Amino acid sequence: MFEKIPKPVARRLAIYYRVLKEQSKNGAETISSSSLGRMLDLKPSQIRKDLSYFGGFGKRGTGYNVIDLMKSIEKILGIDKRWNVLIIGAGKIGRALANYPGLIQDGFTIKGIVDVSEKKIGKTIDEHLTIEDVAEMEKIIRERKIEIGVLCVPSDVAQKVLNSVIQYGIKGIVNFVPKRLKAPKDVMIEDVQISLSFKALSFRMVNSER
Amino acid sequence: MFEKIPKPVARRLAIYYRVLKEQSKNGAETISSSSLGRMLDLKPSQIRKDLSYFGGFGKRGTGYNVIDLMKSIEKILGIDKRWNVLIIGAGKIGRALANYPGLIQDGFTIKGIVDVSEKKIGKTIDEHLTIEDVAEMEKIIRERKIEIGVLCVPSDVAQKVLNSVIQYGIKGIVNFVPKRLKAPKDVMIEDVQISLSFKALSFRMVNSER
DNA sequence: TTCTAATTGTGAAATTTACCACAATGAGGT
DNA sequence: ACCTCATTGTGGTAAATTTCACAATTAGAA
Repeated sequence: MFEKIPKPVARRLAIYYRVLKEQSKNGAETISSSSLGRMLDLKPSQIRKDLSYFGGFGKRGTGYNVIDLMKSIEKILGIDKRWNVLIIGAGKIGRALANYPGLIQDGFTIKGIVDVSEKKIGKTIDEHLTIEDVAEMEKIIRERKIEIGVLCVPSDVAQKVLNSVIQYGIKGIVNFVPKRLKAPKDVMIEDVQISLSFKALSFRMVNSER
Repeated sequence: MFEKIPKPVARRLAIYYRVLKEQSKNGAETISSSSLGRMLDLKPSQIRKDLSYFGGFGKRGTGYNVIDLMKSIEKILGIDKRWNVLIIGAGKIGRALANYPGLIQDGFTIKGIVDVSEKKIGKTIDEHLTIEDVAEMEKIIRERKIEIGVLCVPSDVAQKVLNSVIQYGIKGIVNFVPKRLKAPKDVMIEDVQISLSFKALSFRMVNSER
């Protein structure tokens, strides 16, 4: 359907989406690639090229209609529908994500959170989600039609847990475990490794003369 | 000192570091670029090139000494010393980071956490850190020699808070706020935007045939 | 000592990504 | 209807990054 999309493009589209949402709240009707570029420290030409992979959304002389472009990016990113998400592991990160507004507002519905710990099972997070038993995971995934799993378990069991959820039919993983996991290629894994950002920062601070 | 380093290299070094640490715990003495590559799904040549920017750490025919390479990467990344960190904002993310083992183990000492909310100030997180008043922030930063700030405040105040902490002398920021922040170029900002990863995953799931 | 097998370090090629420059287009004014 | 100004969409080029390919080196065996 489309020509090949450079990998960094999807991530930037999500950034554009954020700004467009904000701008539409502020009542802006149109936005130009140069004003977007100024807000995001990106070259206008990059923004135009990114968008042009998916079609011509702009109008010459005027720029882009904020609402229309927002809707178009929603479609491209696949967040025009809602995704059912299960959080696996109710440690600090798992619990923090359990009702993270940024996710809920943008197309992701947290349908549950599971853990192994007897102590945690049954506890309620923010009067809204109750931690369930990992043993119920297959049932939860199948009945609630979970499509995305958020992996927040200890490193040493991560691959095992991943293998299970794949068997139960999950097709996408956001992986917070600091480990490279193996999965069939029809299962998409997106790694989030917070501690890498700290180390990258440290590197830049130490080597800032470069 | 060094030739120009491609931007993705620092992040990969942090990944290599993680594996080396694990391998050294398992008692491995040496490791080759190809075995590292297999573990991380990277081409061995990439690993060798990445390392070669900083010197020749390996021995032909044998590979790399695990401990030595680990120590070398620690130096390169600047985590051979400890960094003093202040968490700004005691919302979900801030509290989750407050004693995140991944950070504490790898060179970052959380020296405090501050918030504006009367309700939160004074509360203790994991019997270990007490949430302090943002009003005390200047004093905290100067007295505890804070070098890195972790920004976990609401979007609308982020730039203002950032401006303050920069005045108080902070030189590095890990920014969890979904917004591009402006700072003088001697202040390093590393963005962590969890919701982008979810959207990138959604994109890949929707466009997986590509 | 000499041979063999393993593995690095690195210039050069290939690939990927970003950027530029400009023709094409649309809106608004005269 | 025509001119002017702003801005897009895009082919081509430049820059950045990855990958290849191979000489150089080391360890160990014969």
